Amino acid sequence: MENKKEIKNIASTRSRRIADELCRKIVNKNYKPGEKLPTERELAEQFKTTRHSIREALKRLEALGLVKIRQGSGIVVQDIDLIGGLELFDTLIRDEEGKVNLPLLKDILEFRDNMVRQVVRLAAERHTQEELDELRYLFQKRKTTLYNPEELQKINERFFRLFSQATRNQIYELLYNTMWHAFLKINEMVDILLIGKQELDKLAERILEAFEQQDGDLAELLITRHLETVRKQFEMNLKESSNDSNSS
Amino acid sequence: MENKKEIKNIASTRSRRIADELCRKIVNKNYKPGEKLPTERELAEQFKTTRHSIREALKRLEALGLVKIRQGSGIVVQDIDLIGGLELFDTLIRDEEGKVNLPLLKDILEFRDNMVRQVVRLAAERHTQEELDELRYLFQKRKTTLYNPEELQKINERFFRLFSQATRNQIYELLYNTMWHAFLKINEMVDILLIGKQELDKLAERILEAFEQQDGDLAELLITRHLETVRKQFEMNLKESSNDSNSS
DNA sequence: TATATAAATTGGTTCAACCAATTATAAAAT
DNA sequence: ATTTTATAATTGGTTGAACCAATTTATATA
Repeated sequence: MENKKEIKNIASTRSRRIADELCRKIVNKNYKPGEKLPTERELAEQFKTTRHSIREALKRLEALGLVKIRQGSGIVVQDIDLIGGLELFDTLIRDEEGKVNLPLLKDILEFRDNMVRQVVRLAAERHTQEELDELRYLFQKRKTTLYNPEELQKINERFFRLFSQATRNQIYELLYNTMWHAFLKINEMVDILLIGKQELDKLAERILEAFEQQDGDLAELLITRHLETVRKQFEMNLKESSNDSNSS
Repeated sequence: MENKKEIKNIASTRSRRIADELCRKIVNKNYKPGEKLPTERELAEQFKTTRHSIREALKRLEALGLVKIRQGSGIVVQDIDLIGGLELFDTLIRDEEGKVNLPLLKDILEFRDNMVRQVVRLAAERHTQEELDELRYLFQKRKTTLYNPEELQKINERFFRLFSQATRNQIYELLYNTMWHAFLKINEMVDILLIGKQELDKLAERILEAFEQQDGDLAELLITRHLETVRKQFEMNLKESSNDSNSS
């Protein structure tokens, strides 16, 4: 396995770099919840820049919910445990050196599995005819597309979008998109999207049947089996790769 | 019902307002994915302000993943269907006039229900003794705390945190926090956190039993019942309040 | 036609003030 | 002595102009 991908960590602009650094400090509790950040003027001095760059960085943090800024009062660090949402995923999934956060990865997979089950159930019950047709087409394409990572990734993405769309629930769409994004990020470090291809191909017919009959429970059951095999395979892969990079 | 809460829509600062407006335009596809936004200088003219305010607004959008900014090139709108995540909830839940987005609200409740079921199941299986004790204490406190909204809201929040914490899964914690945040926002417009109090109080004993036996399936079943009654009540409340404010 | 160069465009940064909300302080009233 | 009120200091918000740096576009050259 010679596929350790490159890591672009060159946060290009000043405000990006500053936001990144402050973000880490907040996540790592160097700045604690409830505390105030130094004033903009002080931060500008610390980072040897102007208030504007600081301010732009702070706007980023505010958009993420990490701080609250009030004129005249100051910049208050929010409690990430209380307020932090999934948008911090990008920051948390890797440490400063770019290494994968394995416990978090495991959590993600558990969450993913549960989420996929629900999405598939809802999709099976609510899909349109057009979506079913596309699903059938995609399963077919999957079978014929043997181990071509690029192509499989594209197909996977269409699966993701198709299922989430078929739930007829905007929240699942948004969340599923977030997850897909997360997976791409993870996939830069560990190959995750290509696992369990064969099993899914075998299940395809039966899943399609479940969709045709709009039998959500059956669809959920089928996909659950697939997810179990995927998880097992993935955990095995992890053990292998952890043997490689165990040089702390 | 004299409890129509005040709506603070006075996004206090200029960059906040601008970011809000641009965000809506992107979400509503007034600016389409792949398109470029006007240049900072043009936006500054349109909004009758300086580049600085525009820039601060753009940093917010970039932090949310709505746009990508590249020096010399411009500001490219990202495909929200692909990239947009739950962090857009705050923007989507209300329209420009501050009215609730009812279809989205319904989606949220469906999502919430499924999420709660999973969280309760996991929590029942993985909680610590201390968490069980606090849960028991909280149920007790809930019963004795009659209709005191403020107090009940605090208790509800502790329930939220307790359950999410007991899942032993950081993703559920993060997501649950996001959802709690969302609920508070919704609760500013529609009372949602106080619904179904009695039913839950009745179920308390049995839920605690399920937790004691670490029976996730039973806990999920019990909470599912509760959620159903809550949803029914909530939908009735909605019909009432929609009769009030039907004067467009 | 292809390539190299120059110019225009566009976001990034800096400087220097000043405005407005909040907080801290001091004075005045009770 | 406590509360209230007025004042000053602090802190984020905004403005304007100028310049830097990456990118794109237009132009000249081979």
